[in-house]
Amino acid sequence: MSTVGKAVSLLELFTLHEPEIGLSDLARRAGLDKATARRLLMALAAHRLIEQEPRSRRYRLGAGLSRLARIRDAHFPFVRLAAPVIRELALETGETVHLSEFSAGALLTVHVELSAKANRVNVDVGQVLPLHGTASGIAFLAASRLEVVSAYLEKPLQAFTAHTMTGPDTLAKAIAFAAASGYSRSSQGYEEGVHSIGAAILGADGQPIGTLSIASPVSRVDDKVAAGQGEAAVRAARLITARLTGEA
Amino acid sequence: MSTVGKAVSLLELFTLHEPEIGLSDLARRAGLDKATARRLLMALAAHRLIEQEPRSRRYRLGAGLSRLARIRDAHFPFVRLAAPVIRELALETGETVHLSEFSAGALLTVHVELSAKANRVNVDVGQVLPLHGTASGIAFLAASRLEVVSAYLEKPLQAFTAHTMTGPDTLAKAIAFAAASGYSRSSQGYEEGVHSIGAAILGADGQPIGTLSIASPVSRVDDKVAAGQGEAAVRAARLITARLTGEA
DNA sequence: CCCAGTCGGTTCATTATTTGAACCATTGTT
DNA sequence: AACAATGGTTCAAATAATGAACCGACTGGG
Repeated sequence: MSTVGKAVSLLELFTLHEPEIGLSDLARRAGLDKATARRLLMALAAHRLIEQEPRSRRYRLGAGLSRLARIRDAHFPFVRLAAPVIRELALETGETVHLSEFSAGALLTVHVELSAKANRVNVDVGQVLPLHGTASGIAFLAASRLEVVSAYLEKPLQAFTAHTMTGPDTLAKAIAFAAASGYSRSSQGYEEGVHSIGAAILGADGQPIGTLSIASPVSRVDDKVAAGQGEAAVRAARLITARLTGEA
Repeated sequence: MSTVGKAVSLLELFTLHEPEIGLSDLARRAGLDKATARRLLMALAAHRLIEQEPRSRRYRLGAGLSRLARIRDAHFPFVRLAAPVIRELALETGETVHLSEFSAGALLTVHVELSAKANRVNVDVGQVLPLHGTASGIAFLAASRLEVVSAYLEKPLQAFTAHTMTGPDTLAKAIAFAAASGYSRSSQGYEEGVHSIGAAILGADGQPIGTLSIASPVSRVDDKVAAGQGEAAVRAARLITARLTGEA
């Protein structure tokens, strides 16, 4: 791997649940020598992509990342443009709706509008969703180029619940449904008791860049409700796509 | 410079005003060979820190940055905690108030609450402020360790207006005032017609991490008003510092 | 109170990666 | 059609990255 790749992989060790990590730990997990890890960290710190807490001497992500992300978000306002549509969809359906952006082989939850109901699905911003096993993921795959899909399906797929689809055939069927109807449906594939409808959001080049998803308690959804949510999801996703590509 | 440093310096070429840049241009500005620049860009793209627009083949900052920034912001919620205080201060003073975070030798504007008045100072999020010549910068220097200050003052300082303080003595005096009173004052040092009061926000280690600043048209400020704004700024900055360090 | 096992950090001879001039193929411009 | 950009590629030469061994400091047992 390139030196740069190693440095970035250090950054990627930090998560929402573990935002500060010590040197030895970082080196171990990245599979690097301590000396190497430290040199890379110092290079990153010089540009404020990494900061070191002076007391504990542990490392954390730096302000430079916030700065760069702000520049990107100003130019590519995915969340900013999509948020109002997501909110509207949440009000219309009365269910929790969340927005995800594709990044590094998975979907990253970047915005959530919670249902007003007491019995609702809770989703956290920052949560990473696999492409299989979630409605969002299936919708994303259905909008992706065939080679991307087959590359993804070749790897062994983790089962998250007893309902997770892991077989290539089952998944191919779900993807075909999503490609035909514009939306995907997943019942308890990622979390027990959660039903989801997903739809893909496309970039200017027609490739999918993210998804939106309506998440309800399974008890509240039958086929008819799902079909209604599906149509609403497709409409919202198309609206966001249009706004992103400057067509509205 | 390390390879990693070169890669990050490529990222730093993107700005709010120029969010997409071509390969040759990037290489030229970073002082790198085209082949080198491309290899670095590819390494960054593999981790989604860079994306390439398929049509124009130009490069832009990638979604991975948004993801990392979100992780950081969740753990180190500078803007999230400070924003309500900034808003309160803007309402109290009736002037534009902005929040800056220190990054890479300068202050980066990360949040703005505009004055409700018709004649007001407008500030853009993302704007980079020098440490000399702005009230924020002086307040930051006054809270910094002596060695940091002298290192900064050694370099030649750019004058932005006829009023910009560039002499070491003048600056030392302004810094001394800020250190004693807790707030700094600058009249038209960065932009004509703008009067600013600044105060530093400290991290858990006592070192300054950012500033807030009250910006008014010069016509609306005399010594008495400035003193009042100064007190309010210090109070707000201390409140943010306390919240950041978990003391409230 | 000492020892073993951490930790963060440093050194320097060895090694592997990065580098860049020259080279295409394409795409506008004049 | 000639020209001057662009993005992208190649491979021997040069440079930067590497990691085992080493500090000193700290921590938690026994």
